[in-house]
Amino acid sequence: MPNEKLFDTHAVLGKAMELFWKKGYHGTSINDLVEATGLSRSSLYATFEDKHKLYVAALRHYQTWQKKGLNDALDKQSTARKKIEVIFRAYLEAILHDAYGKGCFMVNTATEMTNQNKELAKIVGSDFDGMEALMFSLIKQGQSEGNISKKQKPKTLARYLFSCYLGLRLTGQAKPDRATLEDVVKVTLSVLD
Amino acid sequence: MPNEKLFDTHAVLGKAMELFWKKGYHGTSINDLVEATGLSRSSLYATFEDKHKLYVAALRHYQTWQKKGLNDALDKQSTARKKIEVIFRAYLEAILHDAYGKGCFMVNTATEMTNQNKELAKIVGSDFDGMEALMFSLIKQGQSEGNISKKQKPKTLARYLFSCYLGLRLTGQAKPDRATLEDVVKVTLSVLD
DNA sequence: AAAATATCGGAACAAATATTCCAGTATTTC
DNA sequence: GAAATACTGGAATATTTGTTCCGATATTTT
Repeated sequence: MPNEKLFDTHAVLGKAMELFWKKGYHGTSINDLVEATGLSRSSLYATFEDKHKLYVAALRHYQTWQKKGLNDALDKQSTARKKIEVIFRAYLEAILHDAYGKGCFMVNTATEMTNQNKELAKIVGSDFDGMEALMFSLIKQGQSEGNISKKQKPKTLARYLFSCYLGLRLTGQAKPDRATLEDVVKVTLSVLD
Repeated sequence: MPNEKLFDTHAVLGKAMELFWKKGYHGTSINDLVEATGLSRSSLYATFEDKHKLYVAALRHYQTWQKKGLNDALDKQSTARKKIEVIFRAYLEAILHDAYGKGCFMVNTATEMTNQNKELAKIVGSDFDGMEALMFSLIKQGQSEGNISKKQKPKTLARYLFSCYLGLRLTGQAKPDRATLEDVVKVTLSVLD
């Protein structure tokens, strides 16, 4: 057998993710990617085929990475109510540690690409649907556990919470200020009482 | 005096706005702009200097246009509470009539450009601040009119409402579905009770 | 040790990019 | 009606874009 891969595909994908995340699809050139990853053009193309496929791979990388982080955090919580709170609190902390104001890669993709590219629209759509579905099941569970008000239907609350979640992501990019974000989360969750 | 301008600057700005709004800064080429506006390259550059300045002009055009539309709608309302409701309802309707899924030009600029370009960050920031300030004053007024709960401080509520407003804009782009958006607005505003 | 082979790096390419330039045009003022 | 003038259109330019190609590299198997 010939040469093994001399680079770590996983790490390269991480670098590409970071760049696309920070500068967007059209704002990132192959040259940027070559510089950031340390790979040559040909290696990038041999591994990922073209720019669009690399973007998709980077976005998927982001998705699984985020999902894993979230699940780890949720597993530590006992009640559904607490899990919902952690979803918001975890993102709040993430925002405040985002040095470059990159925001959320999924949201960035949604605003830049989804009205132009169906494949990306599908990925973003299913990610968003998955998040709303998670909230739906947590709300149902919380309502039967007695920690969440039954004034609204679970579906209604899930749609609301998810929309607020997206709002938090944008607010965090526009105004990464703890006091502001804490206020937002506090009032958002007060609906569950 | 020589030739008068043969084109309507205002209309050209409208076309440019539409394009940047739909395809973003990096996704829109000068060629696209030439085609859409019907002007030639040189006329575009003579009038707007360069792509970046044209984008800024288009964004400002959007801002004043939106502001005017909103103010007209608000003037028809008697109470502050109703004005707040109209802010949300008007945007809900706007989303459902947005054929191209363009979303909100300010939000798009926020996610694509603000972490790369300070001038645009300033424009978006002041627009967002203005919106939050409007909500703040409406909330204060509503609380003294007795239509809005005094459980939360006006500042807190304003931050919350504005974040929800951004969330609605994103949700609307990702899922332009009336039932979903109605649910979101309903629960969002229930906090005011 | 040598052949085999998949990967690598950088040069090369065509297309698209933002921007500039200049000759022509049309209207206003004298 | 003629000169002046500001604007217009399209060709031209230099740069950057995404992508391809090929000789060189390095390691595994024989």
